[in-house]
Amino acid sequence: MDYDFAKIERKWQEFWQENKTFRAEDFSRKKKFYCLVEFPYPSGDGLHVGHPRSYTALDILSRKKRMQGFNVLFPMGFDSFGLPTENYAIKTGIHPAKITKKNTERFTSQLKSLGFSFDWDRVISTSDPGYYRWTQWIFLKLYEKGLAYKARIPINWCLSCKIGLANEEVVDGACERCGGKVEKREIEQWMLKITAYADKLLDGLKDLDFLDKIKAQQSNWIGRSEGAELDFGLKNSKDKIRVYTTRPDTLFGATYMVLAPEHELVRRITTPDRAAEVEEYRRRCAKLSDIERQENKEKTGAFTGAYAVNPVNGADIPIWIADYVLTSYGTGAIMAVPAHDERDFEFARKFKLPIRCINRPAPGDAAKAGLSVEKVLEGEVCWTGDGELINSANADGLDINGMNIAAAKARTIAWLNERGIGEKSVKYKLRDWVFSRQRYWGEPIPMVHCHDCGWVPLPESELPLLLPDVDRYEPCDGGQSPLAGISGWVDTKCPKCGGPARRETDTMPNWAGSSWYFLRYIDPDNNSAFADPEKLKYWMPVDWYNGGMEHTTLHLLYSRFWNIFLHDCGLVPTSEPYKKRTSHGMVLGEGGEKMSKSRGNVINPDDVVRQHGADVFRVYEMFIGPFDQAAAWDTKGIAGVDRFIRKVWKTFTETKIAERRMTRDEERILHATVKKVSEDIDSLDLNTAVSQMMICMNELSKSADIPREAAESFVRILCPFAPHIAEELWERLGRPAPVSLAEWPGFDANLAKADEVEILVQINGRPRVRFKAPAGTDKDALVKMAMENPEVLPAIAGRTVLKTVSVPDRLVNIVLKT
RNA sequence: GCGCGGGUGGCGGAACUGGCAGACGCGCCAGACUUAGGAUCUGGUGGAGAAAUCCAUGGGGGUUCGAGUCCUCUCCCGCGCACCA
Repeated sequence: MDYDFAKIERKWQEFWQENKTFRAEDFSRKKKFYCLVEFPYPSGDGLHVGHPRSYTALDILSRKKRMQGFNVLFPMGFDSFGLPTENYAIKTGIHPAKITKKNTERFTSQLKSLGFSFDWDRVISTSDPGYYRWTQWIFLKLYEKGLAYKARIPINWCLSCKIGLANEEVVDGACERCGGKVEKREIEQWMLKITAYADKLLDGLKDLDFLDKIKAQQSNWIGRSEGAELDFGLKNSKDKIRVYTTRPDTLFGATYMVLAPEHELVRRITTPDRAAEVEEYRRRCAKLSDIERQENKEKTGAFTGAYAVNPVNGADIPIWIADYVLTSYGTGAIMAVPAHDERDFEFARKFKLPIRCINRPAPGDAAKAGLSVEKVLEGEVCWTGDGELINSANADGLDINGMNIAAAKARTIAWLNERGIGEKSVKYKLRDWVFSRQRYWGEPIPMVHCHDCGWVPLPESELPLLLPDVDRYEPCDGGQSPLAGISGWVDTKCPKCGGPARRETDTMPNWAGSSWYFLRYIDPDNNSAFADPEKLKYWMPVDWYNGGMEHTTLHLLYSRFWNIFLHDCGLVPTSEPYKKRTSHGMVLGEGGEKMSKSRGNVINPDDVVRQHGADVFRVYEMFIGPFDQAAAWDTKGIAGVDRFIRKVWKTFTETKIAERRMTRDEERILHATVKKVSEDIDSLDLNTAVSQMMICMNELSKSADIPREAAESFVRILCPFAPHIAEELWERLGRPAPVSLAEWPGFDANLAKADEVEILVQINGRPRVRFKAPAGTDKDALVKMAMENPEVLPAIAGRTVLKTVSVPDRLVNIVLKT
């Protein structure tokens, strides 16, 4: 009988929908399992073949958990605010909401055609007022707790998108989205104080089951460093300059100081004779874009003519300005220790500044780095490793000579503390989150500016603050959002005093909606809270979250921030939202290049489904390679999976299902397969799970009939991968539908093992002979069998056996004296 | 430069705590059946050799009875961060 996949797939998709097979039940007695995939942005291009890779993998996991008796929440939604839709609206004049609706419908039907076991009753869309009402509500909470503020700050301004970008959205000095030029502009922006959560975001990582590289990326991004802040007095002045250093132990080696060119004290301290050059240098730096500043790593700088006094030894040290010191980090000023810092060393060499070694490496350590201790002592090379402090004592009670870095640090900080010159200080690379976008298609920020009262939050009762209808979506030239042009919307009354006021016209970035969506799935229709606390308590945290590596620094950090914040407010039950996080590899075009319209190598999932069916598509995407690694699409490779699925169909529809017991061989292969597939799903090693099912199928298809037990087990483990064909075969086996909720087969590890194994005999590590032995034969017995083997006897005759090594079920190695 | 991953047949990739390298699939070769189809079935397929054997997991050293797997040095590729004091 022909395998009419189109008909079968439609039939079962309708069945699942009508019977709500995959509905997640709130407060079920079963153990819960919350399985989450990143929801897509409903772009006009439709589903990419990359989406189903992640969705299929976690669908398989969800389906297996369900069959194992878990109450599974596996939801889907749409991250529907965003720039591409808005740009399309600008081009065509069609309202973004209409475009979004159309795209969402297309995505929905594509997703349904792939047979994912989503609970379709929980679909959410971030641009839906019923949803963004709560995004706005959370913003008001953040404002209430002092974590949202407006500030005039230099931001990254994309000239082509006419939009402010978060630091995270600037890649290589260019706009992440359009690749356009980015420049600095000072604009009033709403900011979220994510830096207040830097430590919690860092500490929270410890106990999470995230891939190591994900943890590493998050913690690098937060960039915590411990050091000290301290004051350097100015020579001939009462002014002080505060520096930040991670190496207070090197204070005796500080031979000059550097301020960022933009540092506020520069003008004040520069001596008249140096003013022209300093001004010139400052001007040059201001002109450079971030990219240019990054490209040119050769050190530049200018001397201000002023001197600071090193607090530990009273030495006068010259003050320079240089663009290798950044205003945005630390205090914008550093003490330079050229002997023990690569950058300072390079700068000192170029400008002939003194290099004073105060840390002697152990000879071994120096040799390992290819350096000699003498050169370090003479200041001819830079030493950043640990060693023994030298030349580091003063008459004022500080003596760190002979100490290592850690001890010297602690002692120096204590000394600074005693004198009120400085103290321990912790810094982060993480910056506050720029939360304003000068755009239309985003959540309006629910704030009103009153002439008398300043910024006033909208009362909760006025949420959602709806986006008004407009005809044009272009940002205004002054950098203002299109909303600024609608006076009927902008002009309002102050919620506090009733006086005339203006609404905020910026909208939120598209990271806003995705920062809490996992909470809304739990209670998507709630009108009185973002989610019911009891339901949150039942479902949270997310047990397994999979998404792209590209979201590791942004989305993952932002959403953890919001969840930790909501937890601090007592609104969600767990501090961390995601227990486990994995990432999938990208699906590349044929030949390993990225899929793109311009390369013409885009594979449309609809075509694959039409040609091969959803089941083949799903299994192929799992078989393509290790889940976490990039994989290139291979049209020929689908043929192998297509053959496998057809073989399954043929075997089960044409071979007699026998009411007999399994043979020992059948029993062994079946238990081995159930074991391997069960374990592989739990670790998402889905390529090897598929391969095992192929092996099993090849075996089963050899016999004249298939015992019922084998057939039923096989169909059940196939179900998560190829659910449509599994349902159909299950029905044909006379079992009640759906197999999707049938019990997952168990296995007996002992039955999965062969009864008889082949033992390899090695002589001096060289393979010699093989013999059969019952599985589990003990070491000594194996050695005895090997030594008595007729082919081994002559090889060892008359020679001294030094040692025998015996590994049960594997091999015996006889080591002879040579 | 720093931090994570990786280098295994013609290709995608297997290989549990060290134990017969190359599972499974693609491709290729031969045969069967058909012969219009990316059809199906059977057998073969790392390299060299007639064979016994020998050589093979980026390269060099090492540990071990035994190394793709552990240690060490080194080369290449991908990703992330990058003048963060």
